[in-house]
Amino acid sequence: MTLTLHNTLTGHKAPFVPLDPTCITLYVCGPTVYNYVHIGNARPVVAFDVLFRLLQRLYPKVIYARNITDIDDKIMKAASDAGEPISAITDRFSAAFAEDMQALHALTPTIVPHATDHVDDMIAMIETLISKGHAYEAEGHVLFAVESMPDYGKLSKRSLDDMLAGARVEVAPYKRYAGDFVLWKPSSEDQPGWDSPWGRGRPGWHIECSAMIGRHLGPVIDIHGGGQDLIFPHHENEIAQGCCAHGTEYVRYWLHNGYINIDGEKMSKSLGNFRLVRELLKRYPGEVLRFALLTAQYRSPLNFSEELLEQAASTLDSLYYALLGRDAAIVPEQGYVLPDDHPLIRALCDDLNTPEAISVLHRIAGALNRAAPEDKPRLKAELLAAGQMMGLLNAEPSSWFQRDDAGEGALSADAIDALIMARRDAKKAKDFARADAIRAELDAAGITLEDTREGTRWSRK
RNA sequence: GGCGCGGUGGCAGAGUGGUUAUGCAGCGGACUGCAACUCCGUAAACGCCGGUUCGAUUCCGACCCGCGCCUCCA
Repeated sequence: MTLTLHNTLTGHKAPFVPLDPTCITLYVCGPTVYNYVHIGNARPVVAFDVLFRLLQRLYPKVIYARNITDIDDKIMKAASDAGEPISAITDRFSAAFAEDMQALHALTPTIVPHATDHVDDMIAMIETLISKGHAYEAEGHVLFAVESMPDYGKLSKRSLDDMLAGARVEVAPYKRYAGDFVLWKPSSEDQPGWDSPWGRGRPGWHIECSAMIGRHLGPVIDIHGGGQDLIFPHHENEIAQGCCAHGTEYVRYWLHNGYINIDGEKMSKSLGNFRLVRELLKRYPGEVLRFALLTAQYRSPLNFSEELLEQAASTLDSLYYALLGRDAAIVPEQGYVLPDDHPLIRALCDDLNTPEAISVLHRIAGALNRAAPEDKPRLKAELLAAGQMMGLLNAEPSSWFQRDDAGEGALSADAIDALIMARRDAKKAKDFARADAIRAELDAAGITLEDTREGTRWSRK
């Protein structure tokens, strides 16, 4: 099965041809850890987690790196506001990020490099850039000279003139050219800093990714992903650094996910209209959030709303119902593996067409619901395997419906079981009025009952 | 101003030069003591105007509307 990916560099979809088919390299920009992450930050994590799973299915080895940016002026401000060292802030929020992403069923990347562990690599890369004439020192800063790179702007498809025409920032006086960007900047005594050939200072925004990619994945990698807002300047500048330092290509396929919108507007920290993953997790299982993120293809904008989450929840319920079975529990066939040309793999191979993949899940679930008993084990195994490719259907079906997320004042499982026994006795005695009263009582408490041949099942609404 | 993306049924969201996904919600039916789940059936869409074509939601052009980026941002 050929994987096809939309490459921002070329602007169209093309078959994925790896540098080395025995080992795929994937890098995704991770968070700057000074706050809890919002659902918009989670989108690339989930989208590229699906890509990671798919690549692992298609190739023998995949090295996936997702960084933690733990030095940055925003972190410094947060630390200063809280009266704590930056490490207290970055430790807390990188741990929170890991927890949140685990709750979304994102696999842990092969490597999670931290910027502050790679300052030496960054300094070495900056020295290389200076020695090759692509960077210069000025007033304690080191700047990348964009004019030294003929095809600068090829990712964002902008010429230098266009960029400067629309510039809305003041140009620092020490820049030779207005478009030059910072590789290294000086730190004052009270600011975090590292010794360098240019004095005590700290790295600029873009150099960490280039340095960590060089260190862990090599000078040229297969795939680099991130949000669309990183195309310029972040990824454009990464290309400049990587290509000029190594004298090679830097990234072969650039993938960018679309934004999450709230009421038609981009969700962002600066607009203040964000929804924290941590808050959403108090109200919805992580799998519901994950499913909601996968309902749109990753490059499309995704409008985020309560309705979207409710739809995701009820759709997952129906898939889990299929796994649960109507009567006898279904034991999935052991050792089932999705074939290479399975519709789900075909859908994901088409630039991660997750909506199409979800429709495949529905087709399998429908077949499972209709199937004769002897066919059910294979179909259940197929549905589970298909779900796993997308990081979905991770829960045991019965626990999915009986999950204890109802909060304070909710009925305990024991209390529910006692009422179900009472109702069973009433039904045996043909006292349907009493049976219905118990159903109504449980319904008011948010519990739905279902009578099956195997007995009564309950689930929380 | 420059560059780019998009407008699909009540909602979400794929896709296609003709037979027009999928899900949620709706409607009818089967099943059920009643329900729920499930199954069967059903209705409903391609921003506007031209062009190409036997045929356009799909290709081309103009227009309208919305959104994004242009050194904080997933």
